[in-house]
Amino acid sequence: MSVAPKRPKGPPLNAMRAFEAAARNVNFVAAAEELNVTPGAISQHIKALEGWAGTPLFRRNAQGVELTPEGQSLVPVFSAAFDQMADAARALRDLKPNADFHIAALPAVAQLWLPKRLRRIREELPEINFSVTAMENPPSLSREMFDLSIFFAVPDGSSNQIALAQDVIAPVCAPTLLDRAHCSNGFREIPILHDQTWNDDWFTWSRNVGFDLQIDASGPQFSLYSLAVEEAKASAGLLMGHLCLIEDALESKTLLFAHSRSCPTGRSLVVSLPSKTRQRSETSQVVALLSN
Amino acid sequence: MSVAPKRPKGPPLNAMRAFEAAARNVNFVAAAEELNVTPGAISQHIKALEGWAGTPLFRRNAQGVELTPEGQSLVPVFSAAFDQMADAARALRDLKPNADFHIAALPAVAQLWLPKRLRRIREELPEINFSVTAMENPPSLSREMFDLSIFFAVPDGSSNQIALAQDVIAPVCAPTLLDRAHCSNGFREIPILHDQTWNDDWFTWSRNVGFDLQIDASGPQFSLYSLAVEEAKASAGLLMGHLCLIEDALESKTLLFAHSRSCPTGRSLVVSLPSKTRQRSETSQVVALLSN
DNA sequence: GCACTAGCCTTAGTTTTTCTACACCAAGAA
DNA sequence: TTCTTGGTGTAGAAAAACTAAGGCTAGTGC
Repeated sequence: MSVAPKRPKGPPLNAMRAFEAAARNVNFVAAAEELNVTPGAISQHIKALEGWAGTPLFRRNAQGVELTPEGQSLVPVFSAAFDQMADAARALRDLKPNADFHIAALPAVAQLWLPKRLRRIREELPEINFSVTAMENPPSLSREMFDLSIFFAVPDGSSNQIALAQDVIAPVCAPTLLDRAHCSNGFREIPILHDQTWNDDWFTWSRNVGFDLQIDASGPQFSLYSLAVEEAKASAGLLMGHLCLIEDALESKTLLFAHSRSCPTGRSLVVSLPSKTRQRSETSQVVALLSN
Repeated sequence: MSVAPKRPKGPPLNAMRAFEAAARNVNFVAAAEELNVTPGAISQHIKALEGWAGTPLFRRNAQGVELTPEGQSLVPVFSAAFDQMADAARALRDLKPNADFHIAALPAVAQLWLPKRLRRIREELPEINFSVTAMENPPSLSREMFDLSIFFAVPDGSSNQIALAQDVIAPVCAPTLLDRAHCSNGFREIPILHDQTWNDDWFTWSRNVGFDLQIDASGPQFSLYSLAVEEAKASAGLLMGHLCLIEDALESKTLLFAHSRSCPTGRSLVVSLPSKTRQRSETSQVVALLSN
């Protein structure tokens, strides 16, 4: 009964957004990353929503969460709603005609590959303002406010992806190290530089090339590939080079091939675009200049 | 240029909601009422959104706001998005099978008309928990979490509305006053009770009946019709009675007709339901018992 | 069998945002 | 003129959201 004095409020929008992301990823940490907050924030949002609904939406296990049937049943309608919201947000942003052109890219790509091309693009299209955001995982271009992303991936053949170059890897090092290796007993005592995000590069290469390399996993670790590249240039050790990212260094002979064999990783440097209807007008020009 | 360190954030969801309501009503006060906040809150949300977009969405005039062309262009996509959100919210709420059945009604209806029927309905359907919210304006049943609303309105003929009774008005007063009027010179010196939300009732009636009543606009004013009814029962003056709301008092002769002529206002007491797909399973039973 | 580690989520407390109350302004109505 | 209506600005209060630190569980090494 009870004549309620207050209007019954709908569920909090931010909690709904958190739930949508968590349900899609089936993982609070991933959702947190996507929304740029800590997992705790997601946890609380979900709890608030569960409290509002009076039903648990996730089952919490030690090794992660899983959706309850109730939670599962909400996924389609929630995803549809936030797709629509993203469209609305995009419409709002596109009111400003010369808003920044937002590019998302892997940190390594943003630092090693993009600057040169961007400089040229800026000369061609000085009226466009670019903004580059580095991140580990490709964002959803339908949901987030990016106009273009550049990541390593296996192209899916859709028309919204353009493969720019195969990802080919080969061991490289500074000239001084190469000399030293020739004089002494090869590369045995030269440290191997590891990049955290591409930890299995050495394994991939050695397997592919058939070279039984006893990988020195204890070598220096770098959280950013560009740091590893700088160290390699400074003769700190052997780097597994992603050729498209170190073109300049190879050309200027700041880095040299330490072995004659290279190997493709199977992935490519891929430019992804939002669906046609959501693309900015400048997109095609930018893409043309990027893939020159 | 600029390698942005932070992910570009989308617009704040709550500000988007505020905008949607404001744009639909073209009125910040109405939007504030709808969202149960003060107009200041709406104003700030809109300002934030305009700041985010970099474009004004409303033109502020002294006597109200109007949408700019940019703002206007957003209305369809925003409305669609929040329709979807409302569906998602409803799906969330409906996970709990025995959630309260929410009824929205005019305060007068909630206090004078509903209690009797609700008592009977509760006897018939004891498993349903009812919650009644009084408000001046009918809520959007697709957007807000109500399952049913009861207001005075001109029925639109849609299948989601059921007209329960015509709204018929006639002057009434307590028996003692009627006696006094008969003894002395009629109703001249008996005060007229006014309800703030139905201020023109007296005008409507006198015009319709052709009775040239010099309306004493200086009579006591009541913000709630039920207060005026109580005062009338206590012999405080003449009340313009909405017959369907004072059935009991008329039957028990606590209030009597002060004039033989009654007049329909053209409106009816109307039950509104959400669209079929959004109705709770209990809805039809409740409606049947309400309209018995 | 017992520590140790690595993921992943939750809790407590703090920071940030959002809301309200109220004063104020401008334009039209009485 | 004064009143009314609708919006804005601000300071303080309330509420929401966030982060940092902690806890739980499963798997791993000894």
